[in-house]
Amino acid sequence: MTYGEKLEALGPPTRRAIFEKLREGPSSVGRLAEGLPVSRPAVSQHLKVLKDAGLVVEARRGTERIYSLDTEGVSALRDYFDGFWDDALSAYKRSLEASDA
Amino acid sequence: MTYGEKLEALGPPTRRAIFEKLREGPSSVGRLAEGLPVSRPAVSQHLKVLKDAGLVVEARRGTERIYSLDTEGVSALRDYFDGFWDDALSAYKRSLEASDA
DNA sequence: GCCATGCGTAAGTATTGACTTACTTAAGGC
DNA sequence: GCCTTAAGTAAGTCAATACTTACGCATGGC
Repeated sequence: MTYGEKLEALGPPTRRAIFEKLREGPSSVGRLAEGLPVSRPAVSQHLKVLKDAGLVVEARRGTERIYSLDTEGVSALRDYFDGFWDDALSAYKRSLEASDA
Repeated sequence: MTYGEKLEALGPPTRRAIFEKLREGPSSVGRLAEGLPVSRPAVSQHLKVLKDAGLVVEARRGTERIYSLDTEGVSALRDYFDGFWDDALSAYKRSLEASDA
């Protein structure tokens, strides 16, 4: 559930493709697999990683499992890069001041 | 230079560690390698990936090469997740309205 | 010119992990 | 109770890649 786990989860292209498909809304596993060049079990495995990383959530509806984006996880990543950006800026300012001196 | 390339670059833990070290400010390759459990050439290889992805920039100073965060690249990732979050929210709203009806 | 320093590059290895097929489990319709 | 549908699990394979050591290349001081 750390951002490290989240970033690692979003590395592989196929897993990122699944993640981005969910951007359009919740979906069942089978429907996700239809639009991808990999088997359904592969999609299941990727979804497990995304779920463990806190990027998607699972809901059961009959025999289907509906996956959706975990908005908290996504916003956590946004915040992570937000803070990064500030830090980088201050570091740059410091290094500029240092080279000026 | 796409966000896909950037996310893929930040997947491996060691590469992410390098990236986060640069958060504290610019650094030479050797100094980066000192604080990491891998060899200096390994750090060089990771830096090349990060540079190709548009996440770090390189500057030469004498025989040293100073690497710094590419603020544009980092803010691009932040924007990426920002947009994602909005889309997810609207998708959720749509699906909620659908299940209400 | 020569040596030292700091890095990138090449080549080879070994581990990781993304994928497959086959099987098991769970839920719903008849 | 049985069949169908949907999805997770297990086991095995193969390719990608994160490392290593050895080497080559540029820059700067003497």
